[in-house]
This record gives sequence, structure tokens and C-alpha cells, in this order.
Amino acid sequence: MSSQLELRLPDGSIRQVASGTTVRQVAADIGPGLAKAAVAGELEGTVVEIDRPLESSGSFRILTARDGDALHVLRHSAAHLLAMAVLDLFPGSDLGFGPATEDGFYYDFKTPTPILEEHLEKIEKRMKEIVKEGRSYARVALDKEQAKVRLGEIGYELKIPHVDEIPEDEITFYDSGSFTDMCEGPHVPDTSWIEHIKLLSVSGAYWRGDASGIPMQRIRGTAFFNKKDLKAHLERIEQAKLRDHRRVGREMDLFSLHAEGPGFPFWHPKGTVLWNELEGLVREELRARGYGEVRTPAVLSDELWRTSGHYDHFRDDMYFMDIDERQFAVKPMNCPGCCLIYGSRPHSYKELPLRMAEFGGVHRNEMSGVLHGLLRVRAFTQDDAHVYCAEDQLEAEISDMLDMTRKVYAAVGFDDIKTRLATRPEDAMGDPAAWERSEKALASALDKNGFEGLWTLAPGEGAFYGPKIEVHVTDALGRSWQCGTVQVDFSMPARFGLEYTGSDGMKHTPVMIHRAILGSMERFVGILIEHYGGKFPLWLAPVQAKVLSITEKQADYATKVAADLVAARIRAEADVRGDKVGSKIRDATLERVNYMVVVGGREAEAGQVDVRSRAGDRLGAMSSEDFVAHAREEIRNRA
RNA sequence: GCUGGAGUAGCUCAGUGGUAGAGCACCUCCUUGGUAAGGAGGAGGUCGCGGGUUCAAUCCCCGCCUCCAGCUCCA
Repeated sequence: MSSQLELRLPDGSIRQVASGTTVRQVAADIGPGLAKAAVAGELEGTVVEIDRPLESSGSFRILTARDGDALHVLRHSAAHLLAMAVLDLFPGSDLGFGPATEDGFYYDFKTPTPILEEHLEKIEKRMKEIVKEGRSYARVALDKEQAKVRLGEIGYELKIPHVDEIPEDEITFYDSGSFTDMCEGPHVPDTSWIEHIKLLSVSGAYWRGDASGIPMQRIRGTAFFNKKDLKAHLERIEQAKLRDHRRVGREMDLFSLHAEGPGFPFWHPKGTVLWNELEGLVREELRARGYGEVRTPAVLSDELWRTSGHYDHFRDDMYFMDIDERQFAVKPMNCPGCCLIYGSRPHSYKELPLRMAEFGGVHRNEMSGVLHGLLRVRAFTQDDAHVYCAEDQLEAEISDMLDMTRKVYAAVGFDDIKTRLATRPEDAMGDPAAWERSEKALASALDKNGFEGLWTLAPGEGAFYGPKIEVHVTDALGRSWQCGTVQVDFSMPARFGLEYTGSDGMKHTPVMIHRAILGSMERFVGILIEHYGGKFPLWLAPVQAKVLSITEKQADYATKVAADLVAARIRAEADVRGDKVGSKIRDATLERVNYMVVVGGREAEAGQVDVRSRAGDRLGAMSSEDFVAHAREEIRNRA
């Protein structure tokens, strides 16, 4: 075992080391500073812990606290640390899974007595004690039989059956003092690295997510290499709470939810402004891109849903009712209705692509436990469209849809867009060659719309009736939301017997594309509320300007100015209460009004207004007309 | 749906086996004040809904409803 290994470092240099050299030794060899900063190594893309003897050559780098992968290692180690503390405080507990996640870690426990929120502090304290002990993470490799015996001895009953599901022959354990866990690793050198931790919640979970299986409790937390990052993360969580659309929606009187209609949002006048502005934005694009807008009924007969296939695939999520002894359903999707429109008369190839858009309200009976404000509802409105075209028109159509998506998202302030191409699943319907052609068309459309090299492939995740593109946006807090979707459909036109007459005089079946840009109006407004924290750009803002009188002597003038603004299509209100202007400024700021138009004796005398922005900038005295011009310009630019 | 938690004034929340309180918001009055909180007073609650225990229930028990957090990002 004394053969030489060749490690190719990130700078391109080759380092010769003896087989069995540890990551720590390599780091020390490169420099003492690196040795101190080293968290783990990465050999051929696989992260290995610091005291692991290297046994093969390849590309190699040392991970330090600055690497994202190192953070993952830290958090996985933090999950172990959590388990150590829980086993100390709740002896006899069994362990489930305890992975690192995108922004922290969790561990599932089956404890003899329930873990309550109030225990978290104690558990965290115990964790910090173990941090001080600097327990190492010692790797032990066993074969499967030995592993099962070992798990049995420690009393980790849940993990025993899991051993046989692991593809590798070698099962590894990590020992930290008296604690041990079956784990793939890797880990940080010792627990002293995990100083900056915070436990966030305890909640229910099931062993392997099976709701009929063993109930467990999940403790979630997060960990960082330094105090600053942890603090920033906790502040982000606080920020997110302040921006929660349910809270902002109530504060700004945008919408409400009631026990009388769980999952069915009520839109108030100010929330409806947001809705209408978004619809207007989308309509502008529809007009420019040759779409016709349609409306289809909310309630349609059962037979339609059997024809479309929704009855078979979607029945449990649909609302049914009997009318005149026939069964009807509330539409869960708009496409079948649109297909009836297409089928209502014959079509020529010269009409294709035929584009029909619909702001279509749909109802789906989502499980009660998943409802969440506007983000997960039972009634929502899709900015839907269905395009019927020939197969060779697919790419150009999809290209236009992606262009529209980019344009609409940019207008609402989303520039960071991610896309995924979901391809043929196992239970796919239709001709595999057609699938392949349309997947190529989707990929090509992505490349030609500035997504080249930026979209990711999701093999096998397409719908059974065709491949699709998912569009995700990243909001101001860095969270990603799936909104838009483009789906090719080989199935539904045939189910409805839709056809067009080709140039050859023969009947052909069109391909159908389903697409939504915003996805759900409800959900998109919810996302926008959180993205802006309620501080909307002027064109979207429910109240664009508030006219504030300084004393009650200007009440009439303030009311008139507000009326003038409204006449000039500015959404304005007047505040003529007997409070001091400072108080009114404060209220208007909390209401997130974009402009405060202050009118006192001076302004009333001169027929002017004194304008202040939401951020507190003084634009100074000007005529109402000048303010209107200024505001209209800002609205036009959707700035 | 499942597990755990919660439901008291418009909002944020105290509170008690003997039919309820604060702050903010709201209304009135005083003040007429120039860019993030002037002062005083008043009004406002079937204590989520339905049962039960009790002389008495907002409080204890049971059921229901709604909301909140979570429910396979693998050892």
C-alpha cells in the first residue's frame, strides 16, 4: 500500500503523495494556514473527511469554510451533534434520518416522551456543551451483517432494515465519544467546528414520510461556520416573517380568508387592484402576440371530464354536483373547455397556430393540511393559454412563450429566472419519436431565448401526455418559486377528436400547448407581496398617493387635490384627520403608500403640493399637474 | 388526510371555576401643529361552534370547525 497517488489540484498542479496519506496531511503539506482552515477534502467530486486516508488519484481540492459544500458537511455534522444531545436528554430514543438541507439540517427522532418546543433550549445548550468537548467524528467501516448487529446493540431499530437498501457493500459508522451513528459521511474534523448553531422548530414527521407509518418528531436547525452568517440567516428568517403575505395582506387590506371558505381567498378592493394590474400586463402581451381571449364555464358535465381524462387522473381533487339528475364537476383545469371551442367549427392549417388565452378560475380540492394563505389554495385563477399548432410550429410557439415569460417577469421585477426541461416519463403516452422531436424543440427554444447553458434537465419528470418546461423565479429573499409552465400535449387533441385540414386536403390532429406565465394569479400576487414586502412599484401599488393636510383648514383643498389626482388616473386618497402631519406620514408609510402629497397653508395658497416619497425623499413643492406627469411617467415605465 | 400547537376587542396579546383587561387602531372633544407616534374621553367582546361536568364554565372534559408548523432534499 505504499504506491504513489497523483492529486490534481485546482490550480492545475500535480501533487504526488503516498497512498494512505490523509486529507489533513495533504493540506498541511500545502501550507499551515490551509491545514488550519481545512474542513474536508474533495476527491473526484466526492467529499471526504479530513482524516480519511486517500487511496486513489484524481482531481483534488481542500474544502474550507468558504465552500458551499463545506457548509453541507458542517450541517450534516450538526445533525449528528443534535442526535448526541437528544440521546443524552431523552435516553432510549431511536434515530430516523438526519440530513443537511438547503438552509440547515434536521433529525427525526422516536422518543419515549414527546419533545416539546420548550425543550429546544435545553437541547441546544447540551449541543453547545458537546461542541466544547471537541468530539471527533471517527469513521468505522463494517460489512452489512456487522452493521446490523451493531445497530441492534445500540438500539437503533429503525435503521436496521435500511442497511439492505444501501447499494454499497461497506457500511460506515461515525463515532463521537459514546455516540455512534450509521452514516455515509463525511463530517467535519470534530464538534468544535459547529459552534454557530440554532435550533428552530420541532414538528411531526413520519418514518420515511409514510403517513401510515411510525410517527416521529423532527427537530430542525441551522448551522454556520461563523457567527456573522448565522446572525444574517436568522435576520433573513425575521425579514421573511415581516414580509409574510398573510400579514402584509391584512395590514394593507388586500385580501382575507374565512372559515366559511377554507382555501378560497376573498379579494378586497386594494388587492383587486394588484390583480387587475397584473392581468393588464399580461393582456398587453396577449394582444401583441396574436392571442384571442376566451372565457369558458366553471361547471361542466361529467362526460367532458371523462373525455379529457381528468376524471380518471384527477377525480379525488374535483368538486362534483348533481344538476337535473346529471353529474357535473367544477373545472379543475381550463383546457377541456378550450378544446370545445376549438372543436366548435372546422379549421384550416392556415389558421394555425391558433392561440386562445383565458384567465380561468379553477377549483381543486387540495388536502386541508396543505392550505397556506394565497400560496396554496383550493380556488385559483390561471393565466392560461392553449395554442393549437402543427408539430413543426412547436419550437417557434414555445420560443414566443419563453420570450413573453421573460418580458412579463422583468416587468414585475423578477430578473433571476431558472428553467427546467422535464422529459418523457415511464408511463408516457404517444409516439416516442414525437416525444423526442418535441423535447428537442423545447430545448432549442430554451437555448434561443437566452437560457442556453442555464436550464436544467429533469429526466422522466414530464407529464404523461407530453414534455414540459418549468419556469422558476427567485425573489428578493433568494427564494425560488415555480410559476410558469409550458407543456406540450400529444394526447388531449386526439381525445377530443380535434383536427384541421392540411394543405394536402387531409385531416390532421393538431398539437396542443398549454402554458401559463404567472401560473396562479392568487399565488403570484402572494409571491409578489413577499418579494416587495408590500412596497410595490408605483404601477402596481393599490394606493399610489395619499394627500395629507397639515391642519383642518386645508381639508377642502386636500380633498380637491385627491379628486384631481384620481381624475388623472392616479390611485389617490386624502387623509384629512385632525392629527399632526408627522402622524399621518407615519401611518401612510406603514400603509406603504408610494407618495405622500403634503398640503399646508403655503401649498393651498400657491395651488401647489409638497411631495415626499415612501422612502422619505423630499421632491419638494410642485403643481398637481407636475406631480401627475411625474407619476404617470413612472407608471408608464413600470419602474 | 396525519402529528403537534393555537383560537379572548379590527390587530398584537394578558387573564380567571363566580358572566373580562392592556397597547395600537376606531369615534368624540381639546389642540391647528410642516415631513415616522400631541392630549383627554368614549365606544367596542355569545372569550371559534356544539355538547357534557358543576349551584356556576371563557377557564375542566368530549366532539367539531378554522388557523399555524411540519409530513422521504436518503444510512
